[in-house]
Amino acid sequence: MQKVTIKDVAREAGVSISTVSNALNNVDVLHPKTKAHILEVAERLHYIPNLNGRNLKSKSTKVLGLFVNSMKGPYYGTLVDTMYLECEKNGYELNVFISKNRTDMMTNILGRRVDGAVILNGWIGKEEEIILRKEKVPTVFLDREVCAARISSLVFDSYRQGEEAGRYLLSLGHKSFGYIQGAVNNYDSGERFRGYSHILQEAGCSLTPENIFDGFFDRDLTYQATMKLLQKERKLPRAVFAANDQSAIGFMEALRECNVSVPQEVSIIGCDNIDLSQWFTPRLTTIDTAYEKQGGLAVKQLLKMIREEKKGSIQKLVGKIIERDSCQSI
Amino acid sequence: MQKVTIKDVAREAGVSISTVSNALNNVDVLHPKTKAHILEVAERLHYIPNLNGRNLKSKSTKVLGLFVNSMKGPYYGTLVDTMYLECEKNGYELNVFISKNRTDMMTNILGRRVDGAVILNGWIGKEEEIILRKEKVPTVFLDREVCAARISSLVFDSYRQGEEAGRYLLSLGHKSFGYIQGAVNNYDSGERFRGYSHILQEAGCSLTPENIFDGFFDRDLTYQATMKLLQKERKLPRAVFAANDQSAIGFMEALRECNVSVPQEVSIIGCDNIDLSQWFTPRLTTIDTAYEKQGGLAVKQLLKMIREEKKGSIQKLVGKIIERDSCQSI
DNA sequence: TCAGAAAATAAAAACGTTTTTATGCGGAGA
DNA sequence: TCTCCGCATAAAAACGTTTTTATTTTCTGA
Repeated sequence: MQKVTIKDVAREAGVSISTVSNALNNVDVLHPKTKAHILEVAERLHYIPNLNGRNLKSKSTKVLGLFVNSMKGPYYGTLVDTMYLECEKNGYELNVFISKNRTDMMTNILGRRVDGAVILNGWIGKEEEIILRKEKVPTVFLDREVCAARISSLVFDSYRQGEEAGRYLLSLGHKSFGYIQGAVNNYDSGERFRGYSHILQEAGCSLTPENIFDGFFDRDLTYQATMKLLQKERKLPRAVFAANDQSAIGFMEALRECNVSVPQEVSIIGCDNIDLSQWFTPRLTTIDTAYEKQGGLAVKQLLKMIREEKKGSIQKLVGKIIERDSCQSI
Repeated sequence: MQKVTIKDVAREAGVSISTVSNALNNVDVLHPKTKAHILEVAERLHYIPNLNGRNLKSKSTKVLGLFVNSMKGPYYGTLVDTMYLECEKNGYELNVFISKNRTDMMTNILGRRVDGAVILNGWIGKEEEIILRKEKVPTVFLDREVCAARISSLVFDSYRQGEEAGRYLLSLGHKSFGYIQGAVNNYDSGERFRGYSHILQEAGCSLTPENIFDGFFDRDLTYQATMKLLQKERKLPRAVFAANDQSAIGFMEALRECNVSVPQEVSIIGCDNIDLSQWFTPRLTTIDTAYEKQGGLAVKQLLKMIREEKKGSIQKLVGKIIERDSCQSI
């Protein structure tokens, strides 16, 4: 598996290694003729530089990394695509690294020597955060609020989304409420819950623990959990806020299966405004989180920290309610 | 940005660099006490190896690469996720590289020194294929049929899918046909077309050039193109096969907008069976391509070529028709 | 024609690892 | 007591680049 290296090019072209390197990297110190010749030889030999060698020596890799633990769901494709667009505009590459455990992820973040990292689903805890800070890797978190030197966050204003959902349901005259939460300990799910219950409380309504359901952000899991629930003949709340659209839809599927009609018997509002939400029947009322803006903004913020250095920031994306057919006034 | 290197660990632990390396890589030649001590020091210093350095020296990187030019659409998330699962099972990592042009992509495929490559949307031409072959990088193509040493393909049997679609529409008694093609020169779109028109021809029906529409695999683009078409008051064929579901849905949206009813006036069958297809109204009749199997199979094949070496193969995934509400007999 | 400067190229060091080869040391056998 | 072996560790080479420093060549002007 002997690949052609810069040495081979040098030998073939009859020049030194450093001359080849200069020719390849457009350092304009070479005689144009020499440069052209080298380029021709490199082309002819199908020379492709070993990026490991290159990155080992030079400090900037011109690569931005997205670090996630999964790509499941309709959300990631958009994120990656919008990130890529912004990277391309600025002469950076985008690599996506998937790791299910923290050690692997840290090894990738730090070991790959990317110029900057966007961390989404990272299982990164306090301890890793400290390392990141110490190693000075510019980082944008998409799943938590942190602000430090070279560390920023770009999150949904989930608290506010929760409030909006609550206000909306209240405005329809509802009195009994439920919440379908996302993955345990998930930042967004928690914030949405806090905002939601805060508004309800303010209005003198409450959200009892037995009306908080587990959805794990997943359609199937929500469906199953809801089915189980309905078999117990539990009385459902009249208005439900789901931590994301996937859950809302799984919930509705289960209700339909059990002949509970939406929105007549139960109103449901989701969050994200995914593609499917407008096609499902009934069309899902939801909160548009503007998630298709997130990728581009994250990269912009990262580049800012890379170039102009230093200070991080916390940006929040505000969403807005999209009224469709899954909610009804009482 | 001075990171902690193996040298630092060595100094701190009072041993040589090679000893540290051995400790870290579980080469059982060290005194257990020494090893434990080194591990403790490495942990304490938050040592994380520079993967560029490592990969430069050792020939296997234990990384598989997925190379695409975009992640847009509902398809990629599933692909990545299923690939990842299979990688994990086998102790490999999965990195995703996105590049919009062939040179960049080749640089990544060859320059990153991945142990194997899955190429999906790669703009890889004949010339690059030759380089790949020469450089002996185990490769699985998802978008074309190639078979050579260390090069395999895992494609949808798009020709057969086209045939199936044609047969199905014929069985409903249709006589006039249309096709919405995907991206230009796309392998799958072309094959579907070939199979489709072959069956139609066999039945004595034809597919006239003006009934071949451009959809680019994209919902919006298909929608726009169809709207433009309808404004010209063109007579539409009664039965249409779309190269993918996205296109079929864009097509239906345009028809709805113009009060052409599906399936009464126009029957449409898609391809892929994406999530949305069962929620759109009317529910889309389509071909289930079993695409959620592709990722796992691709990785399996790659590992086979990496381990047992040599011969490639061409595997085809057969699909099956999912009858729903967008087609009607005449 | 030749010194000296400028231009072009070459040599060498460095990046952080792994791997191969070398060294030091304690103990077994004579 | 000395040799030899095996164990534990250290030193050195190598991977393929870029970058810094050194050398050679060419040009200028008196």
